[in-house]
Amino acid sequence: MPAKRPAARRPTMKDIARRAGVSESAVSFALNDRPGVSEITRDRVRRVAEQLGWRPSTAARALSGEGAATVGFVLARPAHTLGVDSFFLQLVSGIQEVLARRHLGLLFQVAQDLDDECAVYRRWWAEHRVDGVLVVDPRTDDPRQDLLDELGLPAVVIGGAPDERHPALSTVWADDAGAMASLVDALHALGHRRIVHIAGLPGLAHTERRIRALRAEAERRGLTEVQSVTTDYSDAEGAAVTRRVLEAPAPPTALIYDNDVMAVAGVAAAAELGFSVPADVSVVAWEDSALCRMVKPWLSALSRDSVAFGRTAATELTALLDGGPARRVRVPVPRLIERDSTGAARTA
Amino acid sequence: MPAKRPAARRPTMKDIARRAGVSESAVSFALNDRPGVSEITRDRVRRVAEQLGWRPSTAARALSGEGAATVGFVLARPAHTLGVDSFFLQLVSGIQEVLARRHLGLLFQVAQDLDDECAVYRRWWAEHRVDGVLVVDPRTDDPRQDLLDELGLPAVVIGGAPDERHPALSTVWADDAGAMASLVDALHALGHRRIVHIAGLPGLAHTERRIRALRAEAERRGLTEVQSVTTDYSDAEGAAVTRRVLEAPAPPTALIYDNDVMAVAGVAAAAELGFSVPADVSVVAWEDSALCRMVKPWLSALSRDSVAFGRTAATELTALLDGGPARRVRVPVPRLIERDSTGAARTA
DNA sequence: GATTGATCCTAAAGCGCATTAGTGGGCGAC
DNA sequence: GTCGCCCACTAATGCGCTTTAGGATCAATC
Repeated sequence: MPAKRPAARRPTMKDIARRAGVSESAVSFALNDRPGVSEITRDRVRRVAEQLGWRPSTAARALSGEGAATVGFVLARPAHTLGVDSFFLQLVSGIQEVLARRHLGLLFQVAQDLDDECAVYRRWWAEHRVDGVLVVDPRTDDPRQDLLDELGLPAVVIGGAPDERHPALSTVWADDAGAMASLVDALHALGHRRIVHIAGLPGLAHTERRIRALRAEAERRGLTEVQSVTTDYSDAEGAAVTRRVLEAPAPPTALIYDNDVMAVAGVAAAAELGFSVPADVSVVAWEDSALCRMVKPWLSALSRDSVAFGRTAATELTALLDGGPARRVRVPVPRLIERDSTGAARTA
Repeated sequence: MPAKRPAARRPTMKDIARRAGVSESAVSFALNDRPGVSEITRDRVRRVAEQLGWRPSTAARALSGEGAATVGFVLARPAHTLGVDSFFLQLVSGIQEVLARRHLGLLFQVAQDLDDECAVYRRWWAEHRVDGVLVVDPRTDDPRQDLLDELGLPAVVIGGAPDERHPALSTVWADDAGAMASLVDALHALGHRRIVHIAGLPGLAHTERRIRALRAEAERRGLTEVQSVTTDYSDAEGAAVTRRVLEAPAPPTALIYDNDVMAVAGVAAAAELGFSVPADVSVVAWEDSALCRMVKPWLSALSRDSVAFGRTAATELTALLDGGPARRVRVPVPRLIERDSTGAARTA
C-alpha cells in the first residue's frame, strides 16, 4: 500500500561530483562557467547535472553570498480598491516575463499601508529574502525611498518622477504632465472650458503631477473653471464625485477620470442624473482596458502598454542587480484613444 | 561626499552572541524557545536581538532544514484574460492575510500554460524555494496533482473537487453543483425554460462541474432547451457567444455567465441586438464584484467571499506545513444576489 | 636537469543557522 | 566526602554552495 511515498530527494552537487568522478569544486566551476576545468570535464559535468535534474539550491546560493535570486513587490492599497483594476495584473505580468527569463522569483505581498510596507522591506532585507524590490505608487515625500537607500536595497520606483535625492534608485516613469497637456489640448479644441479631473489617491506622486499639470494648462489658457478632485480610485467615490460636480450650478462639460473603474462608474452616475455622454458631458478614462469597451458609449481613454511598463521596470531592476548604474527611464506617453465618450462641448 | 553609502550590515546570531556574552548555540536555543538556557539568559538574548533588529536569514534557515518559509502560487492563464478579473486579487489578498501572520512569503508566478506551470513547480522544488504551493484552476485529469504527489510538495488545490486519487493534497472547494441547482431553481420559478450557460474555460474542473450540474438539473425538470457554451472568460468571447445565441431562432430567456466580465460584456451585446434586460432576457453573473454595479441594469450575481476563500486555502496550507493531515474543506455555497438583471420570463 | 609557468584539479574554509554531543559546576543522596 | 545527576552552557558538525589556497602534472625555458 502506497501509504506515503517518501518525497523524492533533491540531487546536490555532491551527487554530481560522485557520478562525474570529480570534486565538488570542479562541479561548481564547471556549472558556473568559471575557469579551472577543461572543456571535456565541463561537458561531462553538465551532462550529469542535466541528467540528474539538478538545480542549485537558492538557499545555499544565497547563503554563500550570491543573493536570493528573488525580487520583491509590495502592493499597499486598501483592500477594497484591489478589486477591479487591470493595471496591476498587467504590470506584474510584464515584470514576470523578464524575471522568469533569468529565473528570478517574485515575492509578492499586499500590505495595509505605507508603514506596513516599510516594515515588509525591512523584514525582507533582514531575512535576506530579496535582492531588490519594485516600488509602486510612489508618494510625494515618500518614506520608502529613504528606507531603501538606508538598507542599500536595489530598487526601481515605478511611476515616480526622477528624484535627485535618491541617486541609487532607478525610476521608470511616464510623462503625465505631457499627457495631461495633450489631453487638455484635445478637449479645449472640442470647445470644452469647464473641466473636472476626478483624480486618484491624494499624495501619490502621479496624482499630484497630473493635478499640477492640469492647473498649469488651465492657467496657460486662462481657464478658470477647471479643477481636480481626489478620490480613493473606487467606483463608489468616482460615482459620488461625478454626481456632486454635475449637480453644481455650472456643471463641467468634460470629465477626466484617473482610472477606468471610476470612469465607468461615472458614466453610469451621469446617466442617472440625465446627462447624456458625450452630448452633455465628455468623459475620458486615464487607463484603457476591456472595461472601456464594456459600457455604452465606449470610453475614450488614455492608453498605455502596462505590460511593457512592467517589462521595462523589471529590466531596469535586473540591470541594477547586475551592478549597473541607476537610471531614469521614461516610457512612451500614453496615447489618447478617441472612442465615443468624447465630443464637442455643448454650446450653452 | 556620500558617494555610495555602504549598505548596512545585517546582524547575525554571532553578533548577538558576542553582545550577550554567550555562545551562538545559546542564542539559537533562546530565540527558538528551546530548552537549554535559563530564563534570564533567554530574556537577555531576546532583548539584544530585538535591539539589533535581528531576523533569521531565511537562506540559512532553509539550508539547515527548516524549509524556505515560502509558499508558491502560479497563475496559468493566457495573458489577455488576466486583465479585469476581481477574483484573483481578492483571493491573493485573503491568502496573504494568513501567510503574513506567520511570516510566510508568497512566491508568485504567471505561467504560459500547464506544462510551463509544472516546470515551475519542478524548479521551485529543486531549488528549494517553496515549502508548499497553492494550485488554482484545477482541471479534470490534472497533471499537476500527480506531479505534486511525486515531488512530495504539500499543496492545496483551490476549487478542485475532492479527489481520492491524491490523498496527500488538501482541497478547498465550493459546491458548484448545489449553487447551480439553486440558480436553476430560481430561474425556473421565474418561468425560464430556455437557458444558456456561458461557461468559462473548458477542462477546468469547476467549469465541468457546473456544466454537468446544469445538464442534470435540466434533465430532472425535462428542460430540453438548456445548454452550456465554453469560452476563454474574456469579454470578447462573452459578447460573441451572447450574440450568437440571441440571434438563434428560439433565443434563451436567461443567460448565466461564469464570470462578471462576460456578464457585463454580454449585457452590452444583448442591448445592441435590441434585447432588453431583464424584460427580454435575464442575466446572472457567477461572480460578484463592483463591475456588477457599474452597469445598468445592475447585475444579479452569485456572490461568494473570495477573500475568505483565500484565507481558508492558506490556512489549510499552513496546517499541511505543520504536518497536519490533508483535508477536504467546503466553503459556503455562493449566494444569489438578486438585483435588476433578472425577472420573469417573457411569455411568448 | 632544475626552474618557471600554465593547466587542471582537489582540499578546506566559510556563509548563518539548527542540532547533537560534550563539558563544567552546583546540588542532593548515600 | 564522594558519587552521580541535572542544569546551563559551549564546541563541533552539517546543510549545499562558492571561493581561496594549494597540489600535481606536464611543457617549455635557460
